[in-house]
Amino acid sequence: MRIATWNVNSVNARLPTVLAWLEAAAPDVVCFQEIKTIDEKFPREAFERLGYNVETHGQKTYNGVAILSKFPLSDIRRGLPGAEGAGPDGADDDQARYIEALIEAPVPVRVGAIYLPNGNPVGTGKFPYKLAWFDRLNAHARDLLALEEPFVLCGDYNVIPEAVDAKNPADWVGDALFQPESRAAFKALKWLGLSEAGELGEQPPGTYTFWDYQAGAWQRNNGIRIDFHLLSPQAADRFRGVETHRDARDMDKPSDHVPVVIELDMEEVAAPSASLRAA
DNA sequence: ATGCCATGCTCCGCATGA
Repeated sequence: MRIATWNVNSVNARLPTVLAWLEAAAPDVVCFQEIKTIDEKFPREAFERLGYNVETHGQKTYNGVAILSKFPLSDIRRGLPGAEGAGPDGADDDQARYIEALIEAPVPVRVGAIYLPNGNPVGTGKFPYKLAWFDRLNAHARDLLALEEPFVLCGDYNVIPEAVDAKNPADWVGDALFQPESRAAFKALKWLGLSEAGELGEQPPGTYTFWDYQAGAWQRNNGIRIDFHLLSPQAADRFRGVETHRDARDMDKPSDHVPVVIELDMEEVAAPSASLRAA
């Protein structure tokens, strides 16, 4: 089973680009972030024609996430627990940044699509909102881990975990994506017992997933790695590989992010993982 | 220190992004 994550930066502005990639890559499951539309204006028929079931959690203008799957979807959750009073202004959090579904494959896999708050500028309410959202995500991940099932939390985490994840790390000092608090929260999430696909797959340094539209960032390969799959132990046992689709940044009307795809072995009884075989 | 680009809406300027 191949599971993709992609921040598309407006699904309607990007539809031909997104469909072209989907037809070529043909993942079984796709998590979109920044669809930038309400559910009623999500182009679901275009994806259904490609054989996908579609669940969305949209919002006008900003944010918005979706899960597409060639297998049936059930047990849909829209939004993280704990929205009460958790908005950036102290009101309830109504930003559409999380959707979760159970993928009803022969071996079921739960998948969560994440669009973590950017948090800039540091020094405004946006940064504590980011950290509070991270705390809610980590609490939810702890609850999911207690189920002892295969699950994958993937998406745009808006965190540069290590200096190696940026071409020019000095440019990001002071940015919310590279703040010690942001990096510590991401590390704390992993320390709950999740595995990051780029580490399982030993992706080479310089594998980035975002390049700014401005200042020739793509042409200079001035990128950052901020889109991740985090796997529960039961999913990590089935991990077979990860691919970053860098070529998508060269398509017509590209998103500023590229898709990242993992492959899981979905045999009813998983074989030992590659790392265990090597040991 | 700022704009560099791109999106959607209030729509010809603004907010947001990373």
